[in-house]
Amino acid sequence: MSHFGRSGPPDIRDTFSLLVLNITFRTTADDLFPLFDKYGKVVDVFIPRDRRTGDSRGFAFVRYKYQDEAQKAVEKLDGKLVDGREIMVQFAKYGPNAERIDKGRIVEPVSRSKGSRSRSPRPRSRDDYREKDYRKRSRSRSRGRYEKERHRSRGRDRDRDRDRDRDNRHRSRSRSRSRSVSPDYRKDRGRGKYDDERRSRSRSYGSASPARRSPSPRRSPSPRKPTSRGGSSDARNHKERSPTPKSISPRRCVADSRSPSPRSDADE
DNA sequence: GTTGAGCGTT
Repeated sequence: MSHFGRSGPPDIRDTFSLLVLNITFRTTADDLFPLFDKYGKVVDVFIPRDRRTGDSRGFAFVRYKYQDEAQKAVEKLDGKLVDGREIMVQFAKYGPNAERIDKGRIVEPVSRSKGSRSRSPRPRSRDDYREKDYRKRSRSRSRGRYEKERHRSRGRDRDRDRDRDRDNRHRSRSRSRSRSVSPDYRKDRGRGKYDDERRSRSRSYGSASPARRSPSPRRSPSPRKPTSRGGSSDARNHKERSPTPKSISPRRCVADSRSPSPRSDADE
């Protein structure tokens, strides 16, 4: 019943964008409009939706006509229980075109036809869409801690960072895919997140160890050649390889807890 | 039918 988001951005000349986070996936613009319109003149309410499923992404953008009203709405509606969930209302930090905006107001309006001094048309047409698409799909998997770093470089040289991310996007996607299959082990382990950061950092240093293809080489040292020891069962071989410290000296482990056990070395 | 940190479209 509402024309919000149906015809794109209506008129953003001096509007103040508000970012509404933590909303339910069922909340629509129509539900937010009367709520925000009570505190000011809402010119537009937009909720980004997934293009595949069409579901809401969990946040919305409410554009006010005046800043004071927007501020009022932020103070009043921030933390408001909407549809059984506390919403978070705050001024948008980025404009529709990823431009810097001040207090929700777009500082740099969309002026691509006139006013652009020497702004050559950036060769971004499909790459931008692909990038956004990739972001959206990984949104639902509650994974993307490293994306915070992306914000750091926001405004400086996105093009350069984009290329860098693009290169890492390949394995990142496949990795996220694997995670999507079993997101539980992430919580169970708790280190999966750290592992990712550590890996990314290592990669940032210049791919010092790209040869490491196995995720856990120490877990399976060499089970490929069970006959290496004379055709014996690998079980005995494993026993010799990893002699349990308790079997050899159980009290020593307790007495000398500071001493690094062979298992601790592998675990850490 | 699920999810839950974040920043946007014809």
